[in-house]
Amino acid sequence: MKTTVQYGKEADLALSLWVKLARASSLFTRLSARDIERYGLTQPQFSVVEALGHLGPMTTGDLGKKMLVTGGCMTVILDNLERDGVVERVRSVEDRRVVTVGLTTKGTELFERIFRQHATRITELASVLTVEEQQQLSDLLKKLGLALKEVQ
Amino acid sequence: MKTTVQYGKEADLALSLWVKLARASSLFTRLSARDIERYGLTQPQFSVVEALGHLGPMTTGDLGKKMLVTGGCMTVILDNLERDGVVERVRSVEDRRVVTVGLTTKGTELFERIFRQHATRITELASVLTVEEQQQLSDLLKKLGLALKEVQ
DNA sequence: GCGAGATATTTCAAGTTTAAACTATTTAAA
DNA sequence: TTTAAATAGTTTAAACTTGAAATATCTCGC
Repeated sequence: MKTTVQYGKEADLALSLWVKLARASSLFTRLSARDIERYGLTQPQFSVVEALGHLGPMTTGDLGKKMLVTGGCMTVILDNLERDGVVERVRSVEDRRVVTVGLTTKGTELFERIFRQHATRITELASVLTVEEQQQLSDLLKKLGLALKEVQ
Repeated sequence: MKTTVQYGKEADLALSLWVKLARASSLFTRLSARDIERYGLTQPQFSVVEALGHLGPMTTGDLGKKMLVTGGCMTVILDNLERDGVVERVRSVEDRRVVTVGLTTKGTELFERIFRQHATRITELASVLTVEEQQQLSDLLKKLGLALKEVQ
C-alpha cells in the first residue's frame, strides 16, 4: 500500500519499508507455492516435509515453533498430511502428552524427490538479485527478524 | 526453516534468504496485527481502510491489485467491512460490472483516529534497525519485489 | 444489431490461520 | 499424598486465502 501522505520522515521510511517487506514476501510465497503445488503439497505442508526431512522426527510443538504457526494450525496441517499418508503421529511413551511426528516411507520418498527441484527453483527466483545483494539482504533480514522476536 | 544440508553455495544462500524473508515478514505481520486488533480490525481489513483513507474510493479490483489478494478474497473482506458499517459498495453507473468501494462516515472517523497511532507503532518496530539500514533494506526489497512481479 | 470473447465481481470448496476453550497428562508444592 | 499449576495437543469459531466456476456486463468485429 503506497502512501503519499506525510507522517514525518522516519515514519514514512518505516511505513514504506513494511510495505516492501510484505510485498516481496507475498510475491515470493506465491511463486514458491505455485512450484510446490506441482507435487501435490501446499506451502505449509511442504514446510513440514522439509523440516522433518532435514532434521528428522520432532514433536508437534517444535514443528510449530520452527514454522512460526500456532498449535491449532499445526494440528490441521498434520491432520491433512496424515490423511494423505505423508506423515505419521506417534504418542510418546515417556510423556503421554507429547506427539512425535515423522515422515512415512511415502513422505521420505516425496521429500527426496522434490526438495532438490524446489531448491533449484528458489535459487532461480533469488537470482534476480546478485549474490552480493542476496547476502546483504539476508544479513539485514536476519538482524530484523532477531530483533522483532524480542519485541514484547 | 534452517537447513544445514548443502545444495551448493548459491542454493544455500538463496534458501537462507527466503527463510529470513518469510520469518521477518511473519513476525512483523503478527506484531502489526496485534496493534491493529485494538481497533477491532484485522490486518487485511486495516489495509482496505488505509488504502481508501489515503487514496479515496476505488474499485474492488483495484483494491485487490493493491493488496495483492485475489478477487474472491477481496469479496469476503469487503463483506465483513460492509457488515460492520466501515465501507460501502456502490455499483457503477457507467459500467455496471464495476463496484466502487468507499469509506462510510464511520469508516472515515476510524481511519483518522487510528492511522497515526498505528504509524507510530510501525515506526517504533522499524527502529530496531538504524535509519541507514532501513533505507538499505527498503531499496533491496524494492528491487526484489519489482523483479518478482515480472517472473512468469 | 449481434454474437464471441474479454472483464468485474461473486460464489464455492478446500485449506490455512489465530485465539481461546478444552482435555489429558505431568510436575511440584503444601 | 493430594491438589494446584504448568504443559502438550486438539477443538472450535471466525476470518483469510486461493483457484476455478458462475454470473453479469461490456466491447469489438462483422
